[in-house]
Amino acid sequence: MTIWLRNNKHGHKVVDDFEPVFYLEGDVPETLERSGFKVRKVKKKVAPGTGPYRSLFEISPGRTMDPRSYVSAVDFFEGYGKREFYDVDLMLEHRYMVEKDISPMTLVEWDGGWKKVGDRYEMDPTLPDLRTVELDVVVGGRRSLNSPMDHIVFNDEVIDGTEEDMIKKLGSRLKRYDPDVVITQGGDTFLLPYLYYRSELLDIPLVLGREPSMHLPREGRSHESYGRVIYRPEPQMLRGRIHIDSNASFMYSQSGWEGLVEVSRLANIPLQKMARYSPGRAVDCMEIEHALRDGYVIPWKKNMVEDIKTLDHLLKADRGGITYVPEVGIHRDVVKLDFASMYPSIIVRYNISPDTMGCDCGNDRVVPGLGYSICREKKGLIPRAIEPVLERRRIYKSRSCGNDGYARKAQALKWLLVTCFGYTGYKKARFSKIEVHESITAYGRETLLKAADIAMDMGYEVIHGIVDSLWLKGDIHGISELLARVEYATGVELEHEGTYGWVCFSADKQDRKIGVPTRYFGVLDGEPEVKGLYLKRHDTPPYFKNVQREMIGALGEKGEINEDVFKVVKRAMIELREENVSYDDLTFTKKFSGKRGLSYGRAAYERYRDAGIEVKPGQMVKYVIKGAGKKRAEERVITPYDDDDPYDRKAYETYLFRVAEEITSPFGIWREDIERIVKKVSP
DNA sequence: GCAACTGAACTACCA
DNA sequence: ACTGGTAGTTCAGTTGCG
Repeated sequence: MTIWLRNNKHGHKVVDDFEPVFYLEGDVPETLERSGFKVRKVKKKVAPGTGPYRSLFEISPGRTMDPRSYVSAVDFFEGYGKREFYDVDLMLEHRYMVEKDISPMTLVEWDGGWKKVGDRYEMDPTLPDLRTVELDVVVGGRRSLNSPMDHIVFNDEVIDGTEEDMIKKLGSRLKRYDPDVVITQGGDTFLLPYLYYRSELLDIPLVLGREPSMHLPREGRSHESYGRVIYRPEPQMLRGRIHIDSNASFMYSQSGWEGLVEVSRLANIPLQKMARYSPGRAVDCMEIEHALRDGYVIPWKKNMVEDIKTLDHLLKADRGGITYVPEVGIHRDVVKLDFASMYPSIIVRYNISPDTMGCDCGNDRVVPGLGYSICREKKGLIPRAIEPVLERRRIYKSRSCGNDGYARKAQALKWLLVTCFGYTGYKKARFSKIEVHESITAYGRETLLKAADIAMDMGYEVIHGIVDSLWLKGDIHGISELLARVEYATGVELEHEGTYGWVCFSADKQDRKIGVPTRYFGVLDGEPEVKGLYLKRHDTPPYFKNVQREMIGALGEKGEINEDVFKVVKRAMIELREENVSYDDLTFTKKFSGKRGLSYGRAAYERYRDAGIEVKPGQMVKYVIKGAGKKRAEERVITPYDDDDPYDRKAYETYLFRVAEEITSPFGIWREDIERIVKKVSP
């Protein structure tokens, strides 16, 4: 195992032996006898902690190796599923740190063995004074390996000259400045592979880490989850330095450096890896660590199966949160209330966990409507993993004053908490159990309903509600009492998030009488707030986002429909007709899933391919509509690799009215009305 | 033969 | 490689009509 340490000045490399053991249940396979592994009989309990002790074989390979490689071979040669394996598919670095009781970005001493100095749970840890470089490479022409380099940006310095000079200078800057962290935008997908490629082409050695690493040019991968295709680029990891590609890092882009460090320490995942992991992976590691520390072994793959259920039960149980359908229109002086971390609080309060589910200890609680019994005595694995996260988040939130490091840490923990709930219902998750997920949502529905009941009892009108939020109209002075009553009744803290001067719910496009719960806009505590509109969708062309923004702006502080709102539409219509809008402003950016069907995305994909650009499923494509309804890709769309032919003015005009209607529908003004009104107003 | 309808596929957002 | 709930768009296939 290689570990990089940082003292006050420099980075240091430490290499330590690590011989991870693993376990198997069943007969000892023949190949094991010949491999020289040491085998001994042990008794262990299996995570998540249900069931009795089991007799297992503990296998010590006697060297650093990933047990996965051995176990897959056994499965392959001696038949699948004949034996159960444990502690096989754990991240080696994670296991190492758990066993040695150390964690990333935490003070430690090394003298051939580890001595813990810092406390990873400290709220304000002292971090080493790390040197960071923001690196960018600008290419002449399109972003392709064959395009020559134009210049390099190294923090604030521009490095230019011949390509040879630039690569040499980059190398010497790295040596002199000796950064610990390298931050890029698109380093995984393009910048680093490009730099390596150009340096090899010119035969100039380039080392970006503190020591050279392998960098085979490999393609990223596309995979599918719940019908969504996700593209993951090949990670470009450095040795002795931390490369963060902000484009490829959910955690870094959501919660910044502080958030990333916080999660890395809590979940015991090396920072450079955590930068590329999803919050789900962090949750997985946290739960695994709890189980390991309790002495459990972790099953290889998931082998928990749902009990067979009736259809009637599924209709009752397999449901999510509650949604009230709001009335279309504008509402004034509306109070917005939110439960603070509702699902995680419920998990802790009711001790919901795979190892407490279906308990028959006598002291258990029955889930209303579902009939599952949950243990009250022994605290479950998931509540134990979540509780400290909830507590930390609460503290960070109270210490934060706006957009600071505390806010970013709180934000990171929020993602862990949200994901932790989702993970309990995730089919492929290690400790998922559908009954756990069902119970959490059942208590969640009960919690929101209770809150709405109490509010109505106190004379409030419920305008809208969804999962853990309530929109109310009524006496503002009674709110603090309402909050107290609800918290007393449900055990979950309800917060007053703010008050809308006005808030509009847009109409369903199929049925204009119905409001859409997830599309609204208004002014919350003097600040504009928008949810779910075209303006919030990343696939909407910038031009139309701006149209909506201006329309909402024209409604003003009071939220009154007026001629200015329609002037915005009129101006846009004229600009579109006169082709006065740039291609960038009209560009749709959509995910290309690789699925069949001749959608615009598919057409764009074909144009990219014709231009020699390979788009993999899950990546984004950009296009402008050239001819709606046309079958052939080159007649249908214009991509950044095509000539600037005229766009489809008719299609964009139709789109304009759709976009505008979302803003005017709360006022009872529909597409055909807008078309009529726009004819009359002067621009 | 074509318009109108329908359902599946697809993409995206909200909590 | 987190969930369920939901909207909106496109497209292929079916139905209805003359």
